[in-house]
Amino acid sequence: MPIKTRFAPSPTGFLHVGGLRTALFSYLFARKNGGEFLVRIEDTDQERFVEGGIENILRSLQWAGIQADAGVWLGEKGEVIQKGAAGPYTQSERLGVYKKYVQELLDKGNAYHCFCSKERLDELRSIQEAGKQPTGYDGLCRSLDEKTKANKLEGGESFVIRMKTPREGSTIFTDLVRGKVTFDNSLIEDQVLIKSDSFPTYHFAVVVDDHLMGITHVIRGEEWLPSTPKHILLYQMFGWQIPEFAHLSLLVNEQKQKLSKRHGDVSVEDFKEKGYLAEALVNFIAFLGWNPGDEREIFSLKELEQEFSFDKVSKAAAVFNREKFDWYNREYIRKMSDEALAEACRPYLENAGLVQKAEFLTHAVGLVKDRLVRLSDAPEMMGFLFAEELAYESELLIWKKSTRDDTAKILKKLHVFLQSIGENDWTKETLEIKVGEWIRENEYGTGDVLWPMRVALSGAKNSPGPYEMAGVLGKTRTLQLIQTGHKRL
RNA sequence: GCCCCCAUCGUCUAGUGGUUAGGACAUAUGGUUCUCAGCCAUAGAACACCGGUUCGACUCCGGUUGGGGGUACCA
Repeated sequence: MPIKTRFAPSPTGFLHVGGLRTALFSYLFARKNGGEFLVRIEDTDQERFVEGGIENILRSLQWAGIQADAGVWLGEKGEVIQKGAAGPYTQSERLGVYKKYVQELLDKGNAYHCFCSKERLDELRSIQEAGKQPTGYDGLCRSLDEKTKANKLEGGESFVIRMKTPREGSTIFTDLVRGKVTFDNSLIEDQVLIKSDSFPTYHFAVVVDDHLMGITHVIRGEEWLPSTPKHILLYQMFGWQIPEFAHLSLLVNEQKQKLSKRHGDVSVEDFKEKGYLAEALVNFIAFLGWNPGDEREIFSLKELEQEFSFDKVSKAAAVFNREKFDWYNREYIRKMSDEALAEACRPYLENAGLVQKAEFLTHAVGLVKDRLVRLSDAPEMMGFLFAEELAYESELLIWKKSTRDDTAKILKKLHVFLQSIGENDWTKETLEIKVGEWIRENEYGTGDVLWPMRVALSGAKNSPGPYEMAGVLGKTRTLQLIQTGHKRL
């Protein structure tokens, strides 16, 4: 049987980096094994539905390069479309399917109507907790006689449908990342299958859909581990083949707490906006719980597709470490061509009101490429290259070992000397040679010349080298800035 | 409370009975001296604890502690 995996998010907000990792591992496992990967939307909770949530999730997946073979995805114009033989792939469009299958369970005696009120359930729980007993539904409505049931139904009483779980024995399965896991059946409660609004619960819909869609490997977050026995019981009631399960450890923050929206910066979209590259995010996130077994750390999505395997997936929760992520981002930024990086930075620069021609932008980006961590740092890092006038204190021009008078003199002489250099020689390399010679001939201190030159050109104490900046800035602009610097003294 | 999962440097991890416990990020120091970054070099930094099995445990077993998840008509 060909391998088939899926990613099944709920449209209750934005795609979380943890969710992206789950999607990625599902996708990688399918690709590695020549299988199929599909995306299904689990929107069975009408109350938690967020407008635009589906689009956002799909956009994030697309940005990360995770392509589905079937299911729900984004069309050319960003509209939500569905493709595949086992559709629809949105659970709210499959209500008839769940109705049919829950009837089968009802007929077989594996499920029953329950009329218990919220109040009774709450009370039951507090009694159980107070008595240090395991919590869970006590099965009161299991034994309802047909007549009472018919009366209640006729009277329009609100009800749910629950599965009838066995009271003895245990449910055991072998998880692909965790190994053998055992649950005592007596602790598995009679889970609600169909809610009173006639929508299925996650537990029911996921089993029906995974079976109908031919999912062979259920890959999901660790939070689902405790409910897996319920799902297995359901497969058994239907007489369906039980899929393989792989429960991925959670992603936690630096305080070892579950990553959450409250702590900020967890949605994929946030990271994208902050100027992180998709390749860097994918690479970083893949290594949170997976590694190739050797010392390589840079992997493209394609390479991951070739090497991914569950026996290299670790069981422990992983901290989403920003420093390491920054390092990955820097690595990927440096691998980009100046042209591509310039285009990637352009939106951030334009947003800051810094608009420039492509050619100049490419040169400018080349200047700061090695120091750029995020694309969003571009405006601050290169702003001085585009500014009309540089705002800095005149004291900044004076090197720590120099004086105001000497600096003024040197700047003036430098201006004169630079004028003598032809436009054709105005490159970083030639400037370095010529100015270097000039410094030695006149017996100036290197810092006495280069420091004020740097400040005059950048207006800042931290910046790229003066020769590089002069090369990018061009002769006219460079002379102008040095003159301005001189005047300030 | 009850159930389940997890446990190697600060962080991500390698390691599957015998290793000087390896790498990367981060940190510190030095070098590259006009600054910062970068780059190069060097350093410090870990097997949670207690029992057991064994000639020998980071590795296997049990317990303790700690952390996480679940315990909904949410997913």
